[in-house]
Amino acid sequence: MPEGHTIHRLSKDLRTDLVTGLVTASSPQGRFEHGASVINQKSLLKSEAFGKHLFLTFSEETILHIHLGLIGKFRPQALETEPSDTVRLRLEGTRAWHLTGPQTCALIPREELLRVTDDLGPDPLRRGSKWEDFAAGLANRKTPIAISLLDQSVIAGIGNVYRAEFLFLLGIHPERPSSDLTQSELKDLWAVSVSQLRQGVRLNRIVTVSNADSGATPGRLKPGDALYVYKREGQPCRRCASSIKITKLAGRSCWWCETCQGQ
DNA sequence: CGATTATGATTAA
DNA sequence: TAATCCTAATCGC
Repeated sequence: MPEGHTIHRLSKDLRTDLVTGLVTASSPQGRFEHGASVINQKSLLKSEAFGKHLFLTFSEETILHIHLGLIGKFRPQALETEPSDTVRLRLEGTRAWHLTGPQTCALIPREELLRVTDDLGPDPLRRGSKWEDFAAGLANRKTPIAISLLDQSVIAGIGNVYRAEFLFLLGIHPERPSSDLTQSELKDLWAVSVSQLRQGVRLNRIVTVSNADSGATPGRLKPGDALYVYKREGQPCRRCASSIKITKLAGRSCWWCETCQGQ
């Protein structure tokens, strides 16, 4: 689930549910017992997302830093739902939230938050982010563009689904050297990131296909029809019907169409 | 019921 | 590049 849109959506939803009063915190699993006791019955002052990082501020020196990693989940639950013993952290406001399998769940001071965010590239979902910073991060990089897009110091919040889909949408071959992209392509890549991630937050889901290509009646999108290439190897391209390819880049799979995205 | 896999990232080798 | 961390859904037997 977790690319940047998921975290920004979480940030909003947690704000709605938890900023209203004191937060009740516990660690049913026990691995975050101390941290939970520190924030228990405190007010949440701020909830913010930077790329795939979530920060819940209780005080200058008490900020909950959460990163879901590959398998982490942070899900809303009815107040009466009994947490399983894998729930690292349970937060309770107007609803309960159960955090499982996070890569990071720690209390940090503001100083550490700044260290984390300083290492991130521009986040398409944050105001003030500039496409020029994204372009600057790619200059002189011979690394394949598909690898650069997963580098959080180049652009923050893109994951394996979005990178494959964006390159398809713009007809860019995944292995094009980053610095070979034209200014116009970089601008488009940034623009697509902004619009797609915003839509991802709105839908709480990644949907990149346009109605014209979905083969579905408008508004009635079947679960398997939301993406162009991700995890569709061997299936026909929704635009040209060629067989979708899969390539391993730096250990991660990347799907693409060799007709729509050059050879 | 065990193996596999996953929208991530760091560390070791 | 490989191993590692963390959880849960899915798949094959």
